[in-house]
Amino acid sequence: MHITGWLFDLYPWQSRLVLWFITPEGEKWRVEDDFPYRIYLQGNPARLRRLGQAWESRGWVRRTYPASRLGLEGRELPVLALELRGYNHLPRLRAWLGNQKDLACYNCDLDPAAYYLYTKKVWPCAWYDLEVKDGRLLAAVPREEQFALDFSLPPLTTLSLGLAQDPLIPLGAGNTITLGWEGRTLTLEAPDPGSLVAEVAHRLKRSDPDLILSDWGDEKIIPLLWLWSQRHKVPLPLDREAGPVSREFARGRSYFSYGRIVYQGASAPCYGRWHLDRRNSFFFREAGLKGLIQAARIGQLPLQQVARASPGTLITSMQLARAVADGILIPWRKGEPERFKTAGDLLRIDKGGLVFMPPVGVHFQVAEVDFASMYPTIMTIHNISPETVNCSCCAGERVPEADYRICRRREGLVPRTLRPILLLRERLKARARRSGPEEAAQYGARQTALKWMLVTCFGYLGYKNARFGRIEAHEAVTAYGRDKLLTAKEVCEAAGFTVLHGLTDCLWIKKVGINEAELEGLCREISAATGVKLALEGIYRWIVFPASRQDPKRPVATRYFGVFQDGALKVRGLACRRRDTPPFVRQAQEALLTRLAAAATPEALAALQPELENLAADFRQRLREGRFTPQDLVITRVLSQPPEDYRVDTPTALAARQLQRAGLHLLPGEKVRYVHKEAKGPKETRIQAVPFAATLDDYDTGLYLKLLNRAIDEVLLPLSEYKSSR
DNA sequence: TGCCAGTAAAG
DNA sequence: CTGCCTACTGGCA
Repeated sequence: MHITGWLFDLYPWQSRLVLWFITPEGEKWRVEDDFPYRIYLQGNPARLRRLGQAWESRGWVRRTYPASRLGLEGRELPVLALELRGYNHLPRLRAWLGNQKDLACYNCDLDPAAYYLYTKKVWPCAWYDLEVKDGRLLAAVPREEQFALDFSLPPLTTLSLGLAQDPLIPLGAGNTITLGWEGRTLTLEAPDPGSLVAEVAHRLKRSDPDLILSDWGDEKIIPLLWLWSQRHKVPLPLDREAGPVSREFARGRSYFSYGRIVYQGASAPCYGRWHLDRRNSFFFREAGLKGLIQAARIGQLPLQQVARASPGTLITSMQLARAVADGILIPWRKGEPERFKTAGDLLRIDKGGLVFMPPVGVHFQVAEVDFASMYPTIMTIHNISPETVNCSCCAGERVPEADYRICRRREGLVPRTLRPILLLRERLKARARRSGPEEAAQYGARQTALKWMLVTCFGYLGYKNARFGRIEAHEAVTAYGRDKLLTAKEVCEAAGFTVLHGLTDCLWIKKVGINEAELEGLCREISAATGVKLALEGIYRWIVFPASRQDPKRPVATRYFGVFQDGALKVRGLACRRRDTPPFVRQAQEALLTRLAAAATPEALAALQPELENLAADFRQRLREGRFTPQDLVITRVLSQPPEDYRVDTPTALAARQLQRAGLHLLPGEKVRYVHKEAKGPKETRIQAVPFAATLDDYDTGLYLKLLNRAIDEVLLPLSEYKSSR
């Protein structure tokens, strides 16, 4: 039977893969496909033969055969292929293989669903011509391009799921569930856990939604509902899969990424249905459902996995897909943590992006020009990949200021992976510019999803334990980057511009009579000279580079604010950009900046001063009169370590311990929210953690005044100094 | 005053 | 998919 279907969900089920398709009319199809998981081993032939026989006799594999596959460097390797019987043996086999020496293992730690997608060269969230017989998938032929600029969705029905109160208040102990469908919302008021489950179950059965879109579903709602459903024997139809589904709920994990700790909550996916928790999804937060779908298509991972994945997982998945499609063996990444870098390593490696320090103060006639996707473009045009650095096949291209060569003969895995992403992102950005606001937002969300994958790809090159990482490749990229920014600076100066500031891939340049036409020409010239597209970000009416607070004569690299000719503000590094700034301080600073954006000339800027002072005074007044609510005063910080490890009683540590005493155990990377109270007693009494801060008699006016003044000064001080210097 | 622990930004 | 660098603050010796 032939049908047209959109690949919605897939997962391993016993010894087969289950795929769910949705037709244009909204019909759901569940089909199974036979997919033997194939691993490859390399080693002594006699030993491999014995091993194959042993595994066959134990019933772990259904077939073994000698084969020849490519290594990452492009050489043919003789290997033994083993086709596993089902997926349940995988953890045991991995444990066994982990103990073997003199045995190279390939393709043994892939996710079965992802491995299926890579091998069959198909991807989720796309339309296929299907041939189906007796519930089995015989063929799936894509009806579209994987990297298509436009894609369509089948009709999807949604049920929203949330909490009525703060997520730290447990369900059944002061908190309850909200449901939303077809524009209606309902707050459940069940008398006991069993009836609460029954009410959710009733709605699920009635709506049979394709998508459960939740807030806090992954860690707070689904695990508890599932537990209650089992305990009180009330069925909860979370899945479309008819068989018995086993669920295990653990806590999430904390891990480091780019020098900061991140918490990823545990996941509660459904089978044959999507459950997306927007509070536990990086991609949803950054790029919405459209971005998630875009990421699932090119990352070739089931959408529910993408929702909980980091950009690193996505870019790695793309590299794995590329490798499988190209017939390249995938080395096993065993979980050894990276060794700490020695001091010598640090000296050698830690030359990142180039920085030119700006002159402190207010500036006019300034433009900003940015290299587009600089590092990923460098990797692509200079063919930088772990296996192309210091290759043995050719003399290669010399890397500037570094003693490395890059292969000229074979294109690396990383450039092959990045090229189509870069191309699609450019096309999405161009299309967004030519679309109306609604469409532009959709294209924008999709290009944002790609941006994060590109950024992370560079980061991963520098991580020794990344599957396709190599520190020399990372250094080569930054070396080319510095070279290109330097070239850009020289071309600007030759054209009579003064370079005020430079930061990795951006330059702020100044010239009397600055104009767009000349800048466009300049950008074209630099793009041609460097091979990376340099684009005009905009001409500023004015821009401020504030002084360091520690030394008022010294500039800082990463703080500035200004207004473009079209009136748009650009603010970086100020209090309002920090996540630990209380909302009322953010509002105050943003109000000042918004007012400033109106000033087009140096005279107008100076004239605004009194009005801004009044605005600031008004906020101070409101604070002193106690007119802000606890929500306005909440400070949000990320827990950097387990609460008991803090050596200093910072507000973060105190708040976390307060929560701990209430039975709420936070892990590193999770957010802590608190308010400073007006209290004279011991430290612990001076802060109040959310959600226990809803009612508050008094707050620490002095402390908040200090924060407010700091944010006001950040904006007003540079201006008053400018005014007095005129 | 200097030092340490802790926290966060921009690219 | 497991530790950029730099600026800054608050507390303590």
